[in-house]
Amino acid sequence: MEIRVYNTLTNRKEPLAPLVEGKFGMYVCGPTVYDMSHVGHARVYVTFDVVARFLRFAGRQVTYVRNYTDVDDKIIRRAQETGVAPAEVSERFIREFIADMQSLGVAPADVEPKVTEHIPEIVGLIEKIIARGLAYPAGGDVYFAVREFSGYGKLSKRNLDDLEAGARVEPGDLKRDPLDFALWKAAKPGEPSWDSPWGKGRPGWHIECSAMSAKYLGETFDIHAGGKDLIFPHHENEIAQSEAASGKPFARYWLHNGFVQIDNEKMSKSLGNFFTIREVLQKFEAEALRYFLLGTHYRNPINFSDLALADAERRVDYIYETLAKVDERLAGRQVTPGALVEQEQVEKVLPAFSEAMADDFNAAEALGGLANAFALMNALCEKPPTKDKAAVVRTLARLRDEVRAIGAVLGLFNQPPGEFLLRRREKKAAAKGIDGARVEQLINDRGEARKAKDFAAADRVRDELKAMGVEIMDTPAGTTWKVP
RNA sequence: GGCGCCAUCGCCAAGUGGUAAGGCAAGGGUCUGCAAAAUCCUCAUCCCCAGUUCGAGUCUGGGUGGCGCCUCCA
Repeated sequence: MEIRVYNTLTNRKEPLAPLVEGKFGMYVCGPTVYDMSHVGHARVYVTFDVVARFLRFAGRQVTYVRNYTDVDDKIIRRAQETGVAPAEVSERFIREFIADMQSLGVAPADVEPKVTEHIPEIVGLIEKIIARGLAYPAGGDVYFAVREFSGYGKLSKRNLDDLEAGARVEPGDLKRDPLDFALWKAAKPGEPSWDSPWGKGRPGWHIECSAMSAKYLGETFDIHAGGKDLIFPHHENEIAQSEAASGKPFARYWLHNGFVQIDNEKMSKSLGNFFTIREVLQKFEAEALRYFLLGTHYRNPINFSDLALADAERRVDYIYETLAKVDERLAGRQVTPGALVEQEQVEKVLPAFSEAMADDFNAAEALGGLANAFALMNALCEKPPTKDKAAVVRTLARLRDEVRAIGAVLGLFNQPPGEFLLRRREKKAAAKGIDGARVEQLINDRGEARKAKDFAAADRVRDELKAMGVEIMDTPAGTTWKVP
């Protein structure tokens, strides 16, 4: 299967061909751990989690590296504000990040390196760049000489003179040129620092990714990804540093996800219009957030709203309700080989999924294509179009297995459906102060009334339940209830 | 000012130049004692103008509107 990706470097979709056949090195810029992660972060890590999963599903080997930037201005500032050590700040938010990722079903990367554990590599890399004449020490800092690097701007499609106009020069800066940026920053009193040939100091913002990606993936590797806002300057600078040091091409495919927006504006710290993952998960199922994020192609902006989340949550409920029904239907049944109901349609489910995903990881299209499969499962459970029970069972089993396999790639629908639904109901019931035992009692009463054909009484009970916020469903197996 | 992105049904949203997926909402049917759930059916010619083409939502040019990066930002 040919996989095509949109490469920011070339501004077009191209076949994804790794350096080494069948093996991918992939680096995603991880969080700077100075605060709780918000929905924008969730999008990045969910997106590229799915990318890694799909590549593996498609038979490729993937080495996935996702770093923690655990030394940085913002961490230091936060530490000073809160009166704790910077390392304490970063450790705490790494823990919080891990918890959020777990909630969202984001699998850990293969390597999750920290900047503070790679200072020697960083220093070594800077020395290499200096030796090649593309960086210079100045008063304990080291700067990258942007104008000495001929490819600068190739990722963000900028030219140096345009950049010059907007370049920031701070008082006390020792840059030779306003475009230059720091590879190493001399330590100020009270800041975390490490020994280096230029005195005590710490790494600049971009160098860590150059150093750590080279260490774990090599000087040239396949995929480098992150949010669109990292294209400039972060990724542009990484390219400059890495290629200056090695003389070789850096990452070959650059993937960038679009922003999460609120009211059509970028969700960001500086605008203050963000929701942390934690906040969202208090209101909605984690899987609903994940479903929502995957429902729009990763490169497009996605507008965050309660309405959209509620939609996604309803859809996730529907899917688990369907799967639960199927599980119930298949319980204790033997699956025999033979023809399927709607064979053609059923056989298309998996290929359609793969095709959608192989086209620049179009999870939104993939999800759309699944609608059919769920509708068919429901139909087969309730009103099968055939009397051939063995074929129905066979088809249901097949669809369920494929949906599960697809779910494993998307990181969705993999909880035991029964447990998921029960947990959902308990949560919602608790929120509304509904007493489960009381509900069961009323359902029993209503059952009696129905048995006695006293439908007026039965309907009164249902109205009572409805007033409590409980919806009941009569099924062949008995009456069930839920909190809508 | 420079660079880039986006504009598809009431809402969300996919769409390799070949005749508009899917979800929600809405309307109608089936099922049901009545419901709910489920299922089936119905429901758009793609911001505007011009062009290229046998053929354009999809390419080109020009508008209009929105967003982003150029400073920390996923």
